[in-house]
Amino acid sequence: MSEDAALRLDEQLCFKLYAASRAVIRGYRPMLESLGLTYPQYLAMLVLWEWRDAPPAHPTVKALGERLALDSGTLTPLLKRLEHLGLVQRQRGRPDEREVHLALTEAGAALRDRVGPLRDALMCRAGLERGGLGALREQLDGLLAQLTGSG
Amino acid sequence: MSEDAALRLDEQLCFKLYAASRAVIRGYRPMLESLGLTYPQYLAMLVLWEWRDAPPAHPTVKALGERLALDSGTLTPLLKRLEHLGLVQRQRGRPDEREVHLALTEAGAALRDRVGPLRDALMCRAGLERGGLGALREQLDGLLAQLTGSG
DNA sequence: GTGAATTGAGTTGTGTGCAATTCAATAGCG
DNA sequence: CGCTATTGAATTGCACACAACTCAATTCAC
Repeated sequence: MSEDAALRLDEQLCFKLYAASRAVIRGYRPMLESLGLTYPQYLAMLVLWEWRDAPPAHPTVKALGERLALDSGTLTPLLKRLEHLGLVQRQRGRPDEREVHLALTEAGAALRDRVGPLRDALMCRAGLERGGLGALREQLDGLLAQLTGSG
Repeated sequence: MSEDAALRLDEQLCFKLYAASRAVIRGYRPMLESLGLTYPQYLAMLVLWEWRDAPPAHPTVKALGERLALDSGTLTPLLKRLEHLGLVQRQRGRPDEREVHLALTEAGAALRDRVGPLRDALMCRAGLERGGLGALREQLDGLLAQLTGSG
């Protein structure tokens, strides 16, 4: 492949990823608006809902940050907004007071039941519910492993 | 698939896309820092470099926005930064003074020569240069078509 | 035990994304 | 021609991302 061709935008996997990611987020927006959440807030809630069933030893900001690959600079204000919405409780850890432990409120736990139907509608609209999407997931897994492992 | 499983974060294609996209951008960062560009600025430059060879009828903010799926709210300040860096010229269109036409400066055009080697290094590090990534690209194409077509 | 290094959140500053709005310029229509 | 609708940028406001930094709490080395 020539140098010029290699630099063409359409050839750039990076741009496709970036564009596809933003397109998916745009697709989620109407559904999330009806829940009063932004997309990163929704991802944080997904993790907290998972943790309701199998909580880690320390459900802290750090643990959430590792799960989402986001740092405290992003998560602290985001979690304060979720707290302000009455969905999440933040509490200083004991005995380690550096940690902030996260827990769902009743409203936060209840919100999960409203997500399923909306998500199905979106997946259906995006044509994602069946077929070759498993392969895409696996390739993204591989890409992530490459980038976080060797990068 | 059960409802709970469907909501598991790992199953969410949306999260994988989001995480992979950010990981790729993180990977590009050191290379782009040496060029003095952010990632969206780099994408804009890619388009302008392409247009140097085959410019559209109107290389305007609108045309760039359609190429990158970004609106003027994002592009106007971004392009002002590129102008301030001396890489891009912005000029009100004639005869239509609503349009803003974009052109590379000499420095902006010259910057392209510094990208190739750096990009190769990154692609290599990410294991992206050959092999099964074409399939990933195609699947992202399909996903984008689904989301922008029917969404 | 005590001082140095580390760790977990939080803060600050810059640069996106994107909805909503504004505004001037142009196009469309009778 | 005059009037309205549309269009292209720009602006505003909010919420991320993320680097760099601060600070208090804890851990480690000796």
